[in-house]
Amino acid sequence: MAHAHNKASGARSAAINEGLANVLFDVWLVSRATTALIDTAVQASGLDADEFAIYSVLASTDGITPTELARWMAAPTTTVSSYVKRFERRGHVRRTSNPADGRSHVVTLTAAGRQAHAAAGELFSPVLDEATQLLGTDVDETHVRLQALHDIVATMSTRDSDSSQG
Amino acid sequence: MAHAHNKASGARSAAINEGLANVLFDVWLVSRATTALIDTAVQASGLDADEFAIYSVLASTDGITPTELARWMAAPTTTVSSYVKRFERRGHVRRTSNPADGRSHVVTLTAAGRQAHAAAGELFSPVLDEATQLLGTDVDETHVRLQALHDIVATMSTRDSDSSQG
DNA sequence: TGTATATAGTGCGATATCGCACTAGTGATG
DNA sequence: CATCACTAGTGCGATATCGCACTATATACA
Repeated sequence: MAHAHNKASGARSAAINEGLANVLFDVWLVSRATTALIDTAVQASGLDADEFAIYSVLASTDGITPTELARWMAAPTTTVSSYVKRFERRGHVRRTSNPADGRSHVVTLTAAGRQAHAAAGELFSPVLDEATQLLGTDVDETHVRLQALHDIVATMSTRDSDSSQG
Repeated sequence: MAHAHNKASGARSAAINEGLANVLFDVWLVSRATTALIDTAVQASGLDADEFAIYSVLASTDGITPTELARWMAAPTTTVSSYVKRFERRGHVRRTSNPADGRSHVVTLTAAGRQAHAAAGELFSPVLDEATQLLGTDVDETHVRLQALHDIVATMSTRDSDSSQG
């Protein structure tokens, strides 16, 4: 991602919203704004928003295969493959062989990787705090709605790609 | 985006969620899953999820400048610039001069562009319907939460980029 | 009205994303 | 234990994204 550009329309022009008022479009808009915000926030750490998210996943798993990661973040395996290669080049990630499957391997954050993640986390924290504070009592509700929506979308995706062949 | 890959983990592995339970991370996950889903859904129309979203914005505005569009979708102007160029190459978009500002111009969907958007819309519709149906009575609440979150994030972004120089 | 500063948009180059085709290893079936 | 369909992962090439530097126009202000 790494755009971290300037300005966003705080006051949404109502006229444009006509015909655009649906949850999936909402997700798109929110996500773009959020990514931009976090890109800017964590920029100094050398990570962008997507990378920070991925490092977070890695940090909370100790050990995940590229395919699992790809499913998790709904990305093509080739994309994950190049992410891992990049992170490895930075010395932030290590591959260890997967005892359970010889074709596969397990990806883990190195100490440097955890440190980079922590640094980005320091920058991310106040942003999350402010957003949380602005949401006020709605935080939990928002979280629940997002989780529910994710489950729905994930289920739909899974069904679509499973058994394409009848 | 245009990934439209395979499979997503329908059942979220609870263990991984530790430390990842925050609204902004939620947004990232939902958005990735949604984009993947819509990429696949509208693929046959020749548009990807992002393009469909942008065409939707264009369709509901008749006439927007690149900068306005960039603010709307929280993208760098260079990115919007290449989007517009691409759409123009496809014959889906037309530029007309902006009477209000000589540096600028107004971007509009052509008839072919509206048609492409409609075609993608046909493919998108059932997906939105199903998601809506699965959300049930929560749709409105979800929509409201997403809008609220968007306003918050947009406000934060705007403040950050306004008056960087004191 | 002349000069300074800010904004709209683009060309270009570096890097990222991801589809296709491929290799290597797995697991089921006879 | 041979065969065969299937899955994990990667190299490569086409295209997309976006920062930097630049041009053209607009606005502020003396």
